[in-house]
Amino acid sequence: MVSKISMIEDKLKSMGYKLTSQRRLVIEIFEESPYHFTAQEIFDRVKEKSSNINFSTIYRNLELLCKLNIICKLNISSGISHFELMDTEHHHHHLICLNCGDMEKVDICPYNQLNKSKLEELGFVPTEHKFEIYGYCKNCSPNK
Amino acid sequence: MVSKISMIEDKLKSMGYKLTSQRRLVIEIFEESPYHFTAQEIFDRVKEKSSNINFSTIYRNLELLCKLNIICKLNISSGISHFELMDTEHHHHHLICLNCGDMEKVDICPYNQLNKSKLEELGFVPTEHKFEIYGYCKNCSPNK
DNA sequence: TTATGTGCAAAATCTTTGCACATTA
DNA sequence: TAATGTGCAAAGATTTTGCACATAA
Repeated sequence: MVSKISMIEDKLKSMGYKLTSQRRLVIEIFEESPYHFTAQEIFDRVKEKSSNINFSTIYRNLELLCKLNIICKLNISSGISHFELMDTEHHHHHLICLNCGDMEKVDICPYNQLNKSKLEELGFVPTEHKFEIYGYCKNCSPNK
Repeated sequence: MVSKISMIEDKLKSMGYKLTSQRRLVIEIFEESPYHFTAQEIFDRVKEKSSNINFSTIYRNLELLCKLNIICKLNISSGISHFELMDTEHHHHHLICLNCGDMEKVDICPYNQLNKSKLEELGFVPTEHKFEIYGYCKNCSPNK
């Protein structure tokens, strides 16, 4: 019945979490697209698949997937949380258009070149980072 | 009566905005501390000064100050907006502790060293950026 | 069977808005 | 006085939670 058991589903199972149809639907949406979604967008996409799901189920599953480092939460100016697949192979950040709100992935990252001496000095142990560039995308650029 | 008219207040005046007591209280809080505040924290601090203020007034003023680039909005994982004085002299970013939630300012910035060719390629015109390092602060570090 | 997950409804949080009244310039 | 700002109350939006029922393993 299930043609493709994804690595994510295997991971959940192996950690003792159940594979419900709702949970599978949420995971499918992330797997189908390398993009990021709000809880609302996930809700809508599940509906499109003519399946039903409850908002609390979505939030509870997003929380679980975040906790397991399968997805991560992006916090952008709008105040609405966006979630996207944790992509350990293609580390990236985002360009965010101040006009149209579009968020484009870019595979640039300043972290490795960063001088970490300040962190050591402060006794701060880094585990992750976020880098966002705000501005105007190709379509919204004023000098276009 | 007003002993120190700040540059911010001058700026507002010169742009045709009125200097109300509520607005002055909000600005004072930012001027008194190089730290960041939530709307709630600003509300509490104004109350401490035994002055009254309404939440909508706070939000409306924060919006205005953001628009005028006097303060800026920080978006962190919690989902609550934090605001801090725009500090053009001391550009900085934040270290955010995943345990206690503390946000520490650091004067490191990877932006200038960043190779911008990718942005040009994409036709993206950058205007600002955010860089946050998550991890564990000195007090919460596991290897302490 | 039993631990885990879901749906539902309600609440909690944070933020925004309309409108009448108040205040600054 | 005229434009701008505030308070109030209500609504919006997003997210969380308690509890009974449902389901995967």
